[in-house]
Amino acid sequence: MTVQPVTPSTTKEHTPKLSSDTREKILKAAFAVLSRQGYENTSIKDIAEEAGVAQGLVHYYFKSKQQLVVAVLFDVCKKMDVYSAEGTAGANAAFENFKVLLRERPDAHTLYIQLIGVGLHDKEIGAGIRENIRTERGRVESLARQVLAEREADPRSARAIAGAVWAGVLGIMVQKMVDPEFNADEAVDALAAMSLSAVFATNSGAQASI
Amino acid sequence: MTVQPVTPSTTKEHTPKLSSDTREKILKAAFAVLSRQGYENTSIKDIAEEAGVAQGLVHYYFKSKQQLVVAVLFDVCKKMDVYSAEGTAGANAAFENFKVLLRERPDAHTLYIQLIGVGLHDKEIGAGIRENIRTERGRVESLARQVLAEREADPRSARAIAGAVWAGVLGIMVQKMVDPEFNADEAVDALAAMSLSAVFATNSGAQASI
DNA sequence: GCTCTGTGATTGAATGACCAACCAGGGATT
DNA sequence: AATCCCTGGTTGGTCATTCAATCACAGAGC
Repeated sequence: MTVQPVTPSTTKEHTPKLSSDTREKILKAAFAVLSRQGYENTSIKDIAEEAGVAQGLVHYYFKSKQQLVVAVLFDVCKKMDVYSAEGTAGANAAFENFKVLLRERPDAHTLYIQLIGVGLHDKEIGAGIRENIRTERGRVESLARQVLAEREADPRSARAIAGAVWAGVLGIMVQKMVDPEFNADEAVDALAAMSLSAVFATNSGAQASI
Repeated sequence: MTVQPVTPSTTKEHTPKLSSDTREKILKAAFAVLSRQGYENTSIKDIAEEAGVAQGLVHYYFKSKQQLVVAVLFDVCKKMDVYSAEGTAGANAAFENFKVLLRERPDAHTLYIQLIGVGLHDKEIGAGIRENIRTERGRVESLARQVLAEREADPRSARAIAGAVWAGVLGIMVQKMVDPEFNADEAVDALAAMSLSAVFATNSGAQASI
């Protein structure tokens, strides 16, 4: 997953010239504390302690708590990249990568879901999340388009399919994080099968319901 | 959607015998404020003001903020019921109802998604959300089983399909709330088409990927 | 080599605001 | 008079943010 900085030019994060590994240290600490304790239970003090620096320093590198969280979000998204190849093979590979990610990065997913909720009422975080979700759906759409092309099917349904498939990914993430007993692997397999059979069957749009 | 009270017997919410419309008034106010401002920007004082009662009264009816929120969640879930019929017709009807809900109850969905995030680090709220998600997935599974039976397909894949379909519902909800421009209707239609074609095509489990 | 001086990095305390929960009591109804 | 409903202020604490004051260090002038 990837997200662009919301406003790369206007949002000056007081980037200091030298010794920017302190900034990195604070970012890592923020990620750790946020994913462990949750957004509303995390104070700047907690993050500073985890990073082993003074409280004031956090605000020296990040103008506000929100900007710090947005920077963390930007980091988290990078940890969740899933795409490695193109076409049908790429789609299947992405599903497999997603299964691995679900097992190995629950911390990133926990924080991600958390920030989706927070972003609904926080402008800055919301903008980051929205941008990320659009980007991700776009990638799925691109893959879907390739798969449809391979099968010589109508490419117009790619956008709708991408919406549904990316929704499935998000929803599996949610269910897995909320409920440890949820069988995510079988759900991902089902989603893969569903999406690929739909891509196969559809050649006149996706209004098959009712 | 429905959820059971977490611990119906132990969790005494100081339920007063009479004049319980005040309780209802507080619940409604809490829902309004929570969905408008978000969980971490909502104080008991805000809720009391919205309800037109004194701060102390909120704690008279609800032992803690968490218990109030759980009660609101319980209410929200009732507002999101989607199932009206059985079998394939019931599945299609549920998808249609969901589309209507997406249009008409964004407040409930906003709060629901918000609480999913909060529930990841709050025991009480998390238990409510988990219970709800399991119940919902169970209903989808029941529908899937009926559809599979109608088509004389292997019913063993019902659970996996339900996981993926319910994931799609959750994910569409998320995308719609995060991004007002998201075309939820076409995504729901695609999800419906995908799930029904998968149900049709599958008769030996759901390991079609790779 | 040594001091002086400027600058960015860092500290920890102070500020002002807010909040959940508690409590002491007032008024009504039975 | 006892129980229930309700009030509004208090308490003890936390929070994000600000700020004055150090620190490390590097280059300039001597």
